[in-house]
Amino acid sequence: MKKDKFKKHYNPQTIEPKIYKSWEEEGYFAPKALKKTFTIAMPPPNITGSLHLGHALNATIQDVLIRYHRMKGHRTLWIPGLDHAGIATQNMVEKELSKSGKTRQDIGRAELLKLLQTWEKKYSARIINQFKKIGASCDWSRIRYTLDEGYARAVKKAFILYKKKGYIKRGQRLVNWCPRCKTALSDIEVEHREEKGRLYYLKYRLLKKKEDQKFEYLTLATTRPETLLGDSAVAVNPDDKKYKKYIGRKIFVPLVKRKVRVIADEAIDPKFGTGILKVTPAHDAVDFEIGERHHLKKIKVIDEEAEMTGPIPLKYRGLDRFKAREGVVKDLKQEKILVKTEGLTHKVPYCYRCGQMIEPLISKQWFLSMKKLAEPAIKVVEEDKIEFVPERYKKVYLRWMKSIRDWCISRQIWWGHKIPIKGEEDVLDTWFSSALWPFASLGWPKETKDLQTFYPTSVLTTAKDNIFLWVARMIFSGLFFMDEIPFKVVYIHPTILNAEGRRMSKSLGTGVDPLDLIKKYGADATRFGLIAKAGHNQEIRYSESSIVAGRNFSNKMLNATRFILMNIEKNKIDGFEIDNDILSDKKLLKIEANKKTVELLKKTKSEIEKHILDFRFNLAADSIYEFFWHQFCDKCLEQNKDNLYQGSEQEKKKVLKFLIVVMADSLKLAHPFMPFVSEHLWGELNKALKIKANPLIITPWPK
RNA sequence: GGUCGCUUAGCUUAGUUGGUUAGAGCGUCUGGUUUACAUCCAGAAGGUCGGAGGUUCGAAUCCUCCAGCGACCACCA
Repeated sequence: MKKDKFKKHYNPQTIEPKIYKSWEEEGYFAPKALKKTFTIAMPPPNITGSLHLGHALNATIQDVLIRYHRMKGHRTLWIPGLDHAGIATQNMVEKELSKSGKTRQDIGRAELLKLLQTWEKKYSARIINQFKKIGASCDWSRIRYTLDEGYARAVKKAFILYKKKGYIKRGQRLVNWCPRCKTALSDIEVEHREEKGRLYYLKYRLLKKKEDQKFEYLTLATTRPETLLGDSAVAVNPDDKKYKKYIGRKIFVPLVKRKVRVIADEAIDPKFGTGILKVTPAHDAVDFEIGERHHLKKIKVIDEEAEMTGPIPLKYRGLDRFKAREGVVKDLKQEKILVKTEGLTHKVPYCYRCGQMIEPLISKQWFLSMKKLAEPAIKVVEEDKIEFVPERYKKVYLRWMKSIRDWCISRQIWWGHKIPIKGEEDVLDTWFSSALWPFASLGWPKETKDLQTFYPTSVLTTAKDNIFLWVARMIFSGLFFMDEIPFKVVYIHPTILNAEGRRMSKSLGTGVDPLDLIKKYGADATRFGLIAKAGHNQEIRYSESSIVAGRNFSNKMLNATRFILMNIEKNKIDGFEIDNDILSDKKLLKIEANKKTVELLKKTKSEIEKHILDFRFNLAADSIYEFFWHQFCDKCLEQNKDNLYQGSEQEKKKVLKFLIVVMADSLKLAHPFMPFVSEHLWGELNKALKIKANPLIITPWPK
């Protein structure tokens, strides 16, 4: 053997790209077999940037499933895709734009869309390249984008069908408004952060009754004193004895000198603050509901820019909401209305995309009525027609689905699907289009052959962040439009944290680029290192040593093959068809190590299959690692060396054939996890035996 | 306020229905290798399985309580 041709260290950098190219060119990623289908619609990554380790893990998981089923002879399809990711992408482009001091309003819609399309091209290409580098065997001929032409048809159709059946309604309701993105958001797009705030105790004066001698006051507490400018009632709990006598009385809202009523509502917690609530229906969700119950005026005092507006003293008008608070507090102090303040910890809503504080306000938006749509989506999960893995997420899903509220689906941004109503300028929530993914990616609303063949899909694997935003919505959408579940299993993979146990963050510089790892250790090593940690756990602490172990394992496989190849050269056994009959040869099995190896090989095969089907990839990876390294290499190869060196010609050949067969099966078992090195070594092995064999990717899984 | 998860060797962790000396990788230590691999081999040290009770012939595993960490949900004004 020529040393320069087959070095003792595996070199993924040169081998991996060649192998990927050959797989792709030969069309092995497209579904071929006729037996039972296995389908995964890849969670389409946002085109906001490049893929991170979480994506790499998810891609590996899917690829393991896909490669396993392909080798099992199933008609296997993995549809790749990309998501235009509405607000997220627009924000990235706006951020770029802001470097030249401009806003989207400065350049206008058409110009911003141009920038977005440039962005889209750049990052789509980058993401696709990353998937290829990691070895993803998805069918690129079927790639879909949530903003492509066919997809736009699907979104339009979906909107119209919902509307026709009365599920979509337009209305003035209280929504979560992001003053930076200048759009409404759905409830789950709001992030609540715990913060230290201040509770202001304010003394409101009651209108005097004729018989009264003195003025009477009610003291209430608020964290947002500036909103009192929009107060239209003061509320107490109907059972609160302290305040019962005030119900129905009129009271002055300070600074605006507005006369409002003291009302009684169950929503008031007598134990919070003083047990009295100032009601601002236009700027608070609870207050809005109280307002609806008591037919209160909704007085808008904060506008879409988060500046003060409406029927308020001139001095506040146009002030930013935080500045307005300062002003209001100062004036309240002066008028001796502010009794006291105290600190408190509470949760403040922020935009999940840009981090700006949300301003609840009333706005005309489109809503999808959820109650009825949720019913079948609850049923299919309760009846285990859709299974969550790990099972604990079933409860998480059901709890949310059972308390679901209407979904605000319109957005006042420019990047996305336009609402298909004449004269309507708004776009749809990006998740409205993602919700259609499992069937729209297969061609819906057209009745395509793919749709007939591959829907419902088999497995959806995603991060737990997406359970409500995406998974839940795919389930009710699939049931509504297809009258069929979108997938049978939802696997929620663990979240990758950094070594300190914190979330990896690009902005904090704690992210790891999978491409760097692939460059340094190879795709197989990266895949193995990641997946060896993924089971039913909820998080993974990332450590490079796991990837190093993967690298060493690749190398181990290479060297074991190298050893076998050297002996094939020495003992001419050209044309030996790899045949598992040798595993039951009685004479060979007299050697303890061989007997054990055959036993463990059988056990390993069944364990790996079981673990893959149970989504315990860590255990599957352990199994192949343990068997191959510590049984086959450390025991079996070592103990057969004597026979290979000293045995008779016939004995040598027999032993060698035995080793070849175990090696070949090991490569097959390793292939879903480490596709490149296994494919490469499979090729070398067959070449040395002068056998024309199919590539490993389409070789049947060992029996 | 509620729900869920985690806590096992110096570090990262496996341990799926309770059952022989609790496994592994990294690190450490000792020894080895002229012909597959030092990205290696043989071996060693290192764990009262977060704490306290309980169930059981038997508990890392089941139950109760407690502590620390983390995630999520909720109309904490």
